[in-house]
Amino acid sequence: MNAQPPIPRADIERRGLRDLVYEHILEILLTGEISPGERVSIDGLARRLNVSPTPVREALVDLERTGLVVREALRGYRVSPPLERGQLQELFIARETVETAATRLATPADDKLLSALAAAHAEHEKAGDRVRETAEQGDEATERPEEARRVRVSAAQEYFARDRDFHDRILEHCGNRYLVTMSQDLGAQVHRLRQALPHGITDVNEALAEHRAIIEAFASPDPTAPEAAMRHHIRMVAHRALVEDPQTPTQENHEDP
Amino acid sequence: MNAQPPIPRADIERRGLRDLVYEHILEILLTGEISPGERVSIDGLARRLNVSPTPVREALVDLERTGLVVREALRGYRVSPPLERGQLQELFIARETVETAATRLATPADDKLLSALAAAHAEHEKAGDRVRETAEQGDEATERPEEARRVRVSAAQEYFARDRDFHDRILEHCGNRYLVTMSQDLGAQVHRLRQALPHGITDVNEALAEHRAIIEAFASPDPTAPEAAMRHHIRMVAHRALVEDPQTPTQENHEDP
DNA sequence: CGACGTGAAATCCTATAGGATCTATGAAAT
DNA sequence: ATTTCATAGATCCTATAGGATTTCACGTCG
Repeated sequence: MNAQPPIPRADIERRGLRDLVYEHILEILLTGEISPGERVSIDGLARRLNVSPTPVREALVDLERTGLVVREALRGYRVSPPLERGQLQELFIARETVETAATRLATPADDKLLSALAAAHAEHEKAGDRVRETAEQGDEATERPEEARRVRVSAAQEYFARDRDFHDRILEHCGNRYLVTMSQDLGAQVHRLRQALPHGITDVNEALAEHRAIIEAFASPDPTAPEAAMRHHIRMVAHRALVEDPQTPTQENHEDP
Repeated sequence: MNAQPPIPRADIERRGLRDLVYEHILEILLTGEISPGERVSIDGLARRLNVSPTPVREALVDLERTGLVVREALRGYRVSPPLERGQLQELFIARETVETAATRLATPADDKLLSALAAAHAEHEKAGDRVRETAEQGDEATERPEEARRVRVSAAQEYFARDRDFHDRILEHCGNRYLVTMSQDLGAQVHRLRQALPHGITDVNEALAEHRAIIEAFASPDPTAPEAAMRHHIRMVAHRALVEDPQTPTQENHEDP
């Protein structure tokens, strides 16, 4: 019996072409290159990525389940239309349901969760600073408006990613893989919501303060505090998102008097 | 502006081959024809269904997301292994989270929900009667054990379907499509759990009584009663499922002394 | 007797081709 | 001018073929 490593051949980089194509299409969708409602051509993507339609097809089946694209039999895929106001409200209720449950299950927080939250929050604050900087740049003289917009979008994406990381830390420590999956599934919808935001991020201070309150709640001895803090946070996010958009500014093309 | 019908061309029967293949494979998986852990050959299914591998591939990508099959890159698909005890507990917690939230949102119940629940419960009771009958048949002299087993499995499937219908009625009336989707996603996992049950259904009376309590709670003026009744129901189901199986009785073929 | 290497069969994976369906453009008729 | 119809192009959908990888059986060696 030699001391051969007990299958250290971890399944590193053991992915098929389908997964690479999936990530690539996801990138295309998240950058908003294709407008909502527009067609997502299978053959077109295959040509663009220099692959055959088969893996593209598989990736799209997967993406359909995330809600980013919709399929109509024999008519192909389309980028999902923007969320309507009603869907928005339902989405926030669903998030509140899942995340408060996860927060409750993660209570009381162990040291690992506390430190992970602190680290994630620090990154989130840094991203928030950059958002504020780029927003100021946008307000003052814009020599190169295109470049300014690009860097602002980049800062916003970073900010959202760090925001999500913060929530994911709690999910990871709730000990329930099904809640984690549900939260991830909702994540794609949340992204659609953010992509529909016409104006920049205006609630950096509020969001960071609410996250800080969640951390403090986890540190407090009250076992009901974290869940309450999370519920308050998500409700405030919903409130801010719903009051700013009087109605989802989609094309108002359906009027029947 | 004429009064052209607002697209009444209902999309009836507008499915591709992929959907048919999906349903057929689902049927195969739900009947338990392939044992957990066993391989699900793409080419084999294609030959069996007289189709090409491409639609089979798409259907399997879809099924992978439901959790009924698992994929390993370059190694194909397998039927998901049976749920471990830990997964079971997590699954029930997730169900409790989603279904209690849906119940709360469906409160107060309108007349349509009440009548729908009553109808669904009546069907559930009939299915329960059949389960009891077939169970008695199974206990007494079995001339044709094969046929007896088949009819008993059939009764159990009907019972579970009607059970699920009851819960789905509440989901439909909660007004949140994301909670509905989540509940459906969990449904496949629940099925895996039931398939792993070696013994028959032993809690028909308890389950029906708890469902009746939910109906009565919806009829009562107390707005917190339905949610509490649903929570109690799911926790009792979890309790009964977890005490009967000391450990998931999978084939004990892995022993390394 | 067990471990290891080799070969063939099976399987997965990707690419290409052709039939079926949908979309769009343009001409003809009312 | 508007509607209708027909044709052409594009796209989706399915089938088939071949390369790459895995799996399994068999024979060999320690």
